Amino acid sequence: MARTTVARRPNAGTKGVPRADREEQIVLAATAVFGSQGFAATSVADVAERAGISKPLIYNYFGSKEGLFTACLHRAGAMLAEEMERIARGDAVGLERALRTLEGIFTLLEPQPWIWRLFFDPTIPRGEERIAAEIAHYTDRITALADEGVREMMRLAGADDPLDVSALTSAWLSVADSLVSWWLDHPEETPASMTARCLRLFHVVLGAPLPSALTAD
Amino acid sequence: MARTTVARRPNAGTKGVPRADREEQIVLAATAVFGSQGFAATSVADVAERAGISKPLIYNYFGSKEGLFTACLHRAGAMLAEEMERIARGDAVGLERALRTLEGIFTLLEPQPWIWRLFFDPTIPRGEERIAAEIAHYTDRITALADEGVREMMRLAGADDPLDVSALTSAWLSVADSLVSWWLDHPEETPASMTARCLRLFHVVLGAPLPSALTAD
DNA sequence: GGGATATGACTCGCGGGTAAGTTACCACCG
DNA sequence: CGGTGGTAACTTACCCGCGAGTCATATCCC
Repeated sequence: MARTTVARRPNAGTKGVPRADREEQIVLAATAVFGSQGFAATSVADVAERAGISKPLIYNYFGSKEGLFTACLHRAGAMLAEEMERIARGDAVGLERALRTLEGIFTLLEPQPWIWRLFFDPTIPRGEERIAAEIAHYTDRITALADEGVREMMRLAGADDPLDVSALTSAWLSVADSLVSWWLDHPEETPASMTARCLRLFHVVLGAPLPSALTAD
Repeated sequence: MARTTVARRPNAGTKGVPRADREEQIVLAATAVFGSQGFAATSVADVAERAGISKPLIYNYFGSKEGLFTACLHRAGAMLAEEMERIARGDAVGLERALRTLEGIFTLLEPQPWIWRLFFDPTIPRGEERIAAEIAHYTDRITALADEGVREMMRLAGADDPLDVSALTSAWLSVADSLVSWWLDHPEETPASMTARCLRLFHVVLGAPLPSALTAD
């Protein structure tokens, strides 16, 4: 009867999963929950349950809810920025570049479409310096690419008002966002069919035939 | 010294503000806070403080946080839907109608630009039936108008795929959203200057001169 | 007095965060 | 080869503050 002071903990103990693997698994689960519900509406216990582990393990590895979110931002931002920079380094310009960028985004986001949402979450508490810095870093990189494309397009059209460029860049990023959202509501679409649909929509909106380069894959 | 059982409550009692006035004042404050911080990140005490009254009065008038939010949705949705339906009843079509709609939105949102956000808040807990119904009602009305305009435009361009219409409607609404957001970051802009900017941007994106009717006010 | 307007001071659950302990594995010693 | 200590991987059970929601009361005016 001396054992009464020692609680039984049948599920405790290591399961042999290396820290790096477990961290990735947790970040994946957290990204999904944060991305679909928003930061404030997500509890760490939710993430733990979805990841199939317990809450303290998350705190052991990430320190805090903010630390976990920052890790999600880091992963998602790096993926997005690198893909878009890779496309920007290609030789596509103007609308072809826009379409190629959308294609890249769709392909990248197919397995986990919520990624995008992390960077536009209004429920992140202000004054969280680490989070704000991480978001700024990646949105700056992505916005710089979009801005460059928009500025080139406007220059060709004879317009160069900096505020106009800024507003149109914002609108363009939002279009990309909305198309991803629309895709979320139509899960039967593939990256290829989404890209084809965007090609048709460009055609309609621009009211003129597109360069033939766009129709070839 | 028998008064020790009776707490002093110097600020209690009526201030002579009729319920209807007070309710409107509270809804205004709540809309601002909900719209800028999101539902989950907003506390009822925040709203009370901003409205200059106490928390129990909110519960007395609106019953719950969800009831308060529903009242905000009701007010904002009615304003937006009625304004857009008023414009739709006019004789503008195609791009002119689009620009007139944006103009109406900008004018309507100038005093309280957060209104728009209430309808795209991912932090609203699922399973809140009253909120979901209220949002669905107004977004359906607004989406129906946008869908009608987009369908007409696509028909003229020889396209009529229903899913294409759906996706383009989503993109168009998102463009309106992003322009409002951009405006939030550039508070020196007026509704008129925003409308003029949109006209220029339409011109650039469409790559062709606009109908002269658009340039006249 | 009584109804409408109003509030200070509570309760209570939820969620961020922690303390302390448990189990598995491995390196090393004999 | 068996013990043995160290460490990494994990959990249960808890603390505690914050915020939703309530109660009892206070003030005003007719």
